[in-house]
Formats: sequence, structure tokens, C-alpha cells
Amino acid sequence: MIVYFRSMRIKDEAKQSAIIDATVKLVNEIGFVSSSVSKIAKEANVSPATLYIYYKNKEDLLVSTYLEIKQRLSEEILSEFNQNAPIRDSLYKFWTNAFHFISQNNSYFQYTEQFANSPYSEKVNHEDVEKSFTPIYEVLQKGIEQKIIKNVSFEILSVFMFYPIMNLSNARLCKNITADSKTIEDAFQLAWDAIKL
Amino acid sequence: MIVYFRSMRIKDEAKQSAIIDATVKLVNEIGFVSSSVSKIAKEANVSPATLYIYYKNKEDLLVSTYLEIKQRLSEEILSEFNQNAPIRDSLYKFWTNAFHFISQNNSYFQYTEQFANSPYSEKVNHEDVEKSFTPIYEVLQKGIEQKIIKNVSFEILSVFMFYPIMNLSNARLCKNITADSKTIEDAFQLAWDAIKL
Amino acid sequence: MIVYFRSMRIKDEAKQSAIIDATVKLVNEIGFVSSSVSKIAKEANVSPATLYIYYKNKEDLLVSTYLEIKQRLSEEILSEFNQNAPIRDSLYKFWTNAFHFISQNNSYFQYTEQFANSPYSEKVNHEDVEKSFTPIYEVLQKGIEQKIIKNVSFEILSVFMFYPIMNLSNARLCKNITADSKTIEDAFQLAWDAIKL
Amino acid sequence: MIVYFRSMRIKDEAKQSAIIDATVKLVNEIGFVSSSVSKIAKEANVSPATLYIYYKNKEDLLVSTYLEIKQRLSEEILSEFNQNAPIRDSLYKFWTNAFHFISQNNSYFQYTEQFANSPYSEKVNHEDVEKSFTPIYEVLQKGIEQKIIKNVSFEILSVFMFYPIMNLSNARLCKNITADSKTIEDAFQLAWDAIKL
DNA sequence: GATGAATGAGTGTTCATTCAT
DNA sequence: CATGAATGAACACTCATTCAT
Repeated sequence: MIVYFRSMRIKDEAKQSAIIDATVKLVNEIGFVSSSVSKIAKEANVSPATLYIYYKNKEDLLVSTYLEIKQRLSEEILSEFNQNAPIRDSLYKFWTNAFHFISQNNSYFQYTEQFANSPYSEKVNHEDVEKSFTPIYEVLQKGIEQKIIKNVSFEILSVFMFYPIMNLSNARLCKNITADSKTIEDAFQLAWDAIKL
Repeated sequence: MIVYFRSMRIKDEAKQSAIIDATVKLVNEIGFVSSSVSKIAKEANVSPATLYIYYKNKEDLLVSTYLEIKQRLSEEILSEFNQNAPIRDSLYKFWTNAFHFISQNNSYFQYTEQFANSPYSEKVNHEDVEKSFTPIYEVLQKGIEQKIIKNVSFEILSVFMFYPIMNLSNARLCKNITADSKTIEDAFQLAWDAIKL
Repeated sequence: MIVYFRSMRIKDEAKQSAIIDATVKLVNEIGFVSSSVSKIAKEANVSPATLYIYYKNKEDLLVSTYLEIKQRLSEEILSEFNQNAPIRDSLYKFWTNAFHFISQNNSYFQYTEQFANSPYSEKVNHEDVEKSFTPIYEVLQKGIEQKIIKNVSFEILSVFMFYPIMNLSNARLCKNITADSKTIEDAFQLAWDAIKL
Repeated sequence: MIVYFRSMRIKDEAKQSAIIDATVKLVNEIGFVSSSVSKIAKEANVSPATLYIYYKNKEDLLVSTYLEIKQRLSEEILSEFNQNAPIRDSLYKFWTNAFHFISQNNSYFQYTEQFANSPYSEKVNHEDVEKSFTPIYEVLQKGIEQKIIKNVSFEILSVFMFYPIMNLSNARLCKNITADSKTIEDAFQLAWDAIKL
């Protein structure tokens, strides 16, 4: 009797991760428009053909990369989240988490910004993505119920709570701002004043 | 002998304007990545070669288009601006002007968003662009001096004053929001609460 | 007033013809499977991109080439056709015309054979192609009416009248046959015996 | 220790046969040009690498498949062949056998037609292939000797005897013909008239 | 024997740009 | 000024084949 013990080559996770890193790096350096499959492959030190083993096509690569980053972002933002902390403290934690992730992973973040403004964005099920961020919405909801936060739509709240931080921590858009603790404090105070009752 | 009638200048301008409109339309429909020179030329009903009479190259076309839109945006935002109105009223006027321009020219606005997040953005002298918006900064400055507005950097103030509005009125990013007067009022209230002392 | 006297470059018929010749030559030498667009372009001394000025895509090129050859074949077969000649003489004329065209343009003919056996064949409106050969069908019809030719379907008649000649004159399929007058005579006698009453 | 049961040989043959079937099916459906090794492997439910265990390379696969089909065709044509039957009856038997094989195995037959018109054809030792059909040539030879069949070259005879049947029973080439017994009879009569003295 | 991973070289096609008119 | 023709280089993607297991 012949038994085959995983007798074939196995997909290399390091390779897949190298491809994603290369994608992000290139998009950050030369932009979405110029980031071709062959350039990405070269940056990742693989053959263009190899890329198609891991991803169905370019769109799949770009969308998967986007989802991967969004996933990491949500994990970072929600890390050390304490359900019982006061609402302002929870939001402040989200805020600083976001700020640090974006500052330290600016290329990742800029990738998502370029992606969100491209037509590829329509290929993403945004509801699924939003689900990763539900704890944030729950905090906001609790704040509304406790009459601490203004009773307006989530879109409006989150646009004031998180889009400013994205802007401020995006190196491409905000060149004169340094991520010092004073800036973070100041900016969060504005965000809080915006949404609090 | 060739005689140039005045009408010919008009015809030329019409052509140039057709090229810009085609650029915006295409970028809005198929995205920055897929918008090639020949497609733009076809959309504008001119030869690809003609395009190179009006613009040095593709980059020049894209940058010029960006600047043109930014110019129109600043004109719209600043229209009916009354230097002597109370600060809150001035900012509210800017706010609603911006909201209406973006809502009604979404394709133009989305062009600028794609552009700003692309490396082409680095070819623009952003200081020059900002100059068109100086009246806004002057109002903010006056507000700071009159202790009406928080004394934080302009970047922080404007990121709360205008970035939210851009998001809320951008159809691609904000699909569940309708541009009704209630939404505008609500959102402006948040913006104002954010920056006011 | 400005008048433009055909002020643009004009499509080069020599170039188009070079492309068709290159297509036929390559298909004949290395086969349908291996005849890539870039090889055809190189053979025709043009850029691959140029090919797409004259043809929508590869399929269009291959189909057009097929139709072009079929057109020439029909013209050759029908040349010097005398409506009033006896039926056998007319068919003999068609026969020898076909034999000579195929013998002298073997690469052209082999192209059509490869094409007809490929899936590209389904892109052709074969009824239109057949129309070029209607005089042949009319002769056969007249022969049937005059009780000279067997009253069977045209498909059967033409398959005996013309497919054998194609085979005999196709160098790839028939290597031991020489196109001497004896062979032509012999073969035509068989064809005639097949269809005559 | 590896022990080879007899059943394993059978399994292998099944695999080899699956590969050939997949090759024929694909070539028939999408054509020679588009039939890649990996598509064939997928269709046969094996790895592309497996294919290279059974065949040296793609050419070997295609040629072997051709020879296999030719072998089956010759067996079918010669089945129930009675050496002592009258010459016309023998040929009629060949004829109907061929007709039925081609009709019922159209994909197999069309494979050979595409193959014969491709440059791969040159890799085949056609004399060897012809040997499978020697009984046919012997019958024709006997007919010539008995002054029943015209004394012309075998090429000419067989081109009238078999090429028409191939065309009539090839679905791709002959769409308006149905394989009814009347058609077979009619067509055979023409073939016979062609070659008989 | 059998596999899926891996790849350099190729595919058909479009690109931004320039040319001749 | 304006054009369609023309192109080398690049595009996204697939190829036939080999590799390590």
C-alpha cells in the first residue's frame, strides 16, 4: 500500500506576505496607477506568474490587500478595549490607537486611502468591513443612550470622530503636523467636543 | 491665407474645456488607473495628438484639471462671503457652499480625492492652492483672536471644519447619507462644537 | 476660412497587405497555434501595435485574412467562366482553375484549411462566403435540370467535385502527387464520373 | 516498502485514457490553439506534472493522441471486413463503417482534422499510419487488377473514396447534412461511380 | 508515481507619445 | 492648429515545463 505524506510542495506563507508587503510598498511609493503586476512581483522577488498562484488576478490582490490592512487596523484600534471604561476614555483609546497605527504604518494606511477612492472600492463588501469596527459603534450607541453623545446618525459621528484623525496622521495629506502628544490631545478634544452633547 | 476669426478662440476654449470635462467624467466612471489619454481624447471628441497641443503631457493634463477644479471649488465656497458677518455665520456659509458644490459636482470632487491620494499630488504646489482659501483662514484667525475659536493649529481646525463635509457629501464614501437640510444642520453643529471655544 | 486638405496621415495599403502576407506565411510555416501577433508583426515589419490599427484584434485579423483568401480563390476559380459552355467544360474549367490556384498559392490555401478546422471558423458567416461561388452551384443546378448530373444535394455534389481537388493540390496532405496534366485529367475524370448521371 | 498490485496498472491506464479523452474534448471544444497543458490536466483531473510522466512533452501528447485515434478509426473501418466479399461490397462496408465512426465520434475525428492541418502533422510517420489501412489498398489493388476500378494512383482513388465521407460526416464542415441512410447511399454511389471503370 | 508550487518566456492588447501631413 | 497613423514599451495574464516533496 502506498501512502502519500503531503507529498507535494506547500504554499509559502512568507511568499504571500512578501507579495502583500510589496504591493503596499509600491502603491505607497509610486501610486496605484503605476503599480503594475510585474513591478509588484519584482519587488516581492517572485515571478509575475507566481502571483497568480496566490491571487486570482490583480483585482483580487488589491482587494485582498485592502481587506488585510483593514483587518489589522481594526485589531489595532480595538486593542486593550475595556468595555467598562467611561465612554470618553474608550473613544480616546480608539483615537490614540488609530493615530499610532496610522503614523507607524503610514504606507499601509495610504494604501487604503488610494484604494477607497478607486473604483476597486466597489468590489468590496463594505458592510463586512464595518463589522470589524462594531465595538466602536456600540460605544457611540451607549453614549447616545446615556445622553452623553449627540443623537445624530452614526455616519456623522464617525466622520468627526475618525476621519480627522486619518487626515492628521496621513503623511501625504498633512505635512506640517507632527504626531506629538500635544497634537493628539488637542485634536481629540475637538473630536470629543464635536460629538458630545 | 489663414484668417483667425474671434470665434476660433472660443472654439479652442471649448475644446480645452471638453478635454477637462472628459477627463473628469472618465476618472469618475472608470477611475484614475484606467483613464488613458486615448480614452480621454475619444470622450472629448478630439485626436490624442490634439491633447498634446493643450497640455505638455498626461501629468500636465491631470494636474491642470486638478487645479481647475480646486479653483472652482474655492470660488464656490467663498461666494457671497460677507467679511462683516459673525464668524459662525461665515463658516456656516462656507460649509453649505462646500456641501452644495460637492453634492452637485460629485464627479469633479471625486476626481480631486483620487488625485490627492495619488503621487501626482506631489507635483502640485499646495501652498498656491491653499492661497485660494485664505479668506477661510482669516476668519478662523479672527475667531481665535476673538477667543471664539480654539487656539490650535490651522491644520487641526480645518480638518474638523472641512474634511467631514467632504466625506459626507462624497457619494462614493457615504452611501447612506442624504443631503437634506437636517443633515447639513446637524453636521455643521458638530463642526462648530469641535472648533469653538 | 481654413480648409484642411486631408491633412492627416493616411492608412497604408501596402502595410495592410504586408500584414496579411505575413499572417499567411507564418501560419503556413509554423502553424495556426504558434502564429502569435508579435511574430506576425515582426514578419510584416511593423509594430504589434500597428496591427491593431488595421484590425480590431487577432480574431479579426485571422477572419479577415480567411475571407480575403476565399475571395481570391473564388475569383480565380470563376475566371474565364463561359456561361454558354457545356456543363462538363465549365466544371473542368473550375477544376483546373482551382488546381492551379491551390498549387501556386499553397500557403494561402493551407491557411484556409487550418482556419476552417479551427474554432475561428465559427466566426465566419459561411453563407456569405458561399455566395461568391454561386456560379458553380448554378452550373450544377443546370446539369441536374438537364439530367446530366445526379439529382442529389449540393453538399454531396460539391464534396466530390471540389474537396478531392483540394486534397490533391495541398502539398501538406499529398506529398507523392505531382501536379502534372495527366493527374489533373485523371482526377477530373473521377470527379465527373462521380456526379454525372 | 512499495508493492505494486495489478490493480495499479489498471488505474494508470485509466489515467492515461482520461488524459487522451480530455485532450480530444478540449481540442474539440476550444480548439488546438487554446488547448493548453494545464487546461487538459484540469479536464483530466490530474496535475500538469502528471501529464509529463505519461508523455515526454506536449507535442508527444498531441501526436500520441492522433495516432491513438487513427488506430481506432482504422479498426472501426476494417471491422467485419470479409476478404472474399465482392469489391464493391467491401468498399461499401468501409464506407459505412467510416461514416458511423466519424458521426459518432465527431470530436475524435475533428481532432485529427485539426491535427493533420497543423505543423505537428510533420512529426508523424504517415507511412506507418497508412499501414493500418492496407486492407483498403489491397481491395483497391484487387479491383484494379480485375478491371473493376480505374487504374489511377492510390492517392487519387482514396481521395475520392474517403475524403468526401470525411467531409460529409464532419459536423463542423457540413451543417446541413443529416447522416440518414439515403445520404449514405447517395454519397457512396457517387464515390463508387468515381472510381469504378 | 504523483503532486501543487514555481517560473522565465511568452501571449494578446493598450499605453503615452510622436510623426507626417 | 489639428489629425489619424505609427510605435516601443509596457500592460495583465498564461504558457509549457521543472522542481521539491
